[in-house]
Amino acid sequence: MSGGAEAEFRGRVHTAVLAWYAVAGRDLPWRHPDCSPWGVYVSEIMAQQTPIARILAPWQSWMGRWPTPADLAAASRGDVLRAWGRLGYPRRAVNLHAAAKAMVEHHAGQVPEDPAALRALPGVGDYTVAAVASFAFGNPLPVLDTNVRRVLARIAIGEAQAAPTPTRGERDLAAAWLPDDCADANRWNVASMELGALVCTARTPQCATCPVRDLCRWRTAGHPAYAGVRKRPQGYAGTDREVRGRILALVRDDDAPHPRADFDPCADQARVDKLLIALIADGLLEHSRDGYHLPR
DNA sequence: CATACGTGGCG
DNA sequence: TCGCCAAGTAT
Repeated sequence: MSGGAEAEFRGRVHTAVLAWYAVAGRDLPWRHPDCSPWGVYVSEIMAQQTPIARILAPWQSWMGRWPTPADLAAASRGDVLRAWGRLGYPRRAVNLHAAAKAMVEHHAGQVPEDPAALRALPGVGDYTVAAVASFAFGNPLPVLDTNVRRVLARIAIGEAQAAPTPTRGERDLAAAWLPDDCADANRWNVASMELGALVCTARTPQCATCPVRDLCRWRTAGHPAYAGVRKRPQGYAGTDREVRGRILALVRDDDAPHPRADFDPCADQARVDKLLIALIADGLLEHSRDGYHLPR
């Protein structure tokens, strides 16, 4: 009863966004009806913290080389890391490899459909569970990525952006905003993400062409500036992350073991020593008598 | 709960 | 130039 008006509002937004997506949604390969759950899974791991444009080519070659979990499971970690290339956060590649092995070992070589089984795979958090469940299996769990969080913050709450990290309130909101119809709910998941990626963007939102420009509470409130806590910028220059990246770039370039001296230009000696140890512990590097190299 | 974790592009 | 941002996860 009290939610009647709100349900009406949601319905109008759903209708507009779903219609927009039908004509404006991108033709991404993992959205094709014949794409396997494994293809969806790989796309979701690659897309974590990474612009979609950057993963298109790597996804294609990855799926050509390792079309099933068993194919990837049979590869060496070094080959997997080399194929990951410069996508960033290479532990995602290590986790993807380990997840493929787990699928072979425990799930008959398939991407598991059960959300709890998905969540148990390395590198799979709340977002990826919902994304794979919804996009690969048609099980409409509420997908709450950075796009949906921003879209809901603006349209439903009237704020310019979401909190630094997902809150309980946002999870409840996302669940409440899922359409009742199963097929619509799955479409809403991808369509609201797409709206955030193409129109309701963080930097310069395209409100003039937005399908819900007359409904959005942020816009109708006059685009008020964000008043909440901002997330601290990450920084990169001079961090361990940068030095790790330089070290990995060296060992990724060729198969030959690298003597310790090769890493001298990366940072001061103590720091390089510390990071080499950390990289080995992370499974991203190996050390043999001949030198340092990607895991074999 | 705050922080570490790669990389590149855009305003 | 440089800060911000990009389909997050693990600790």
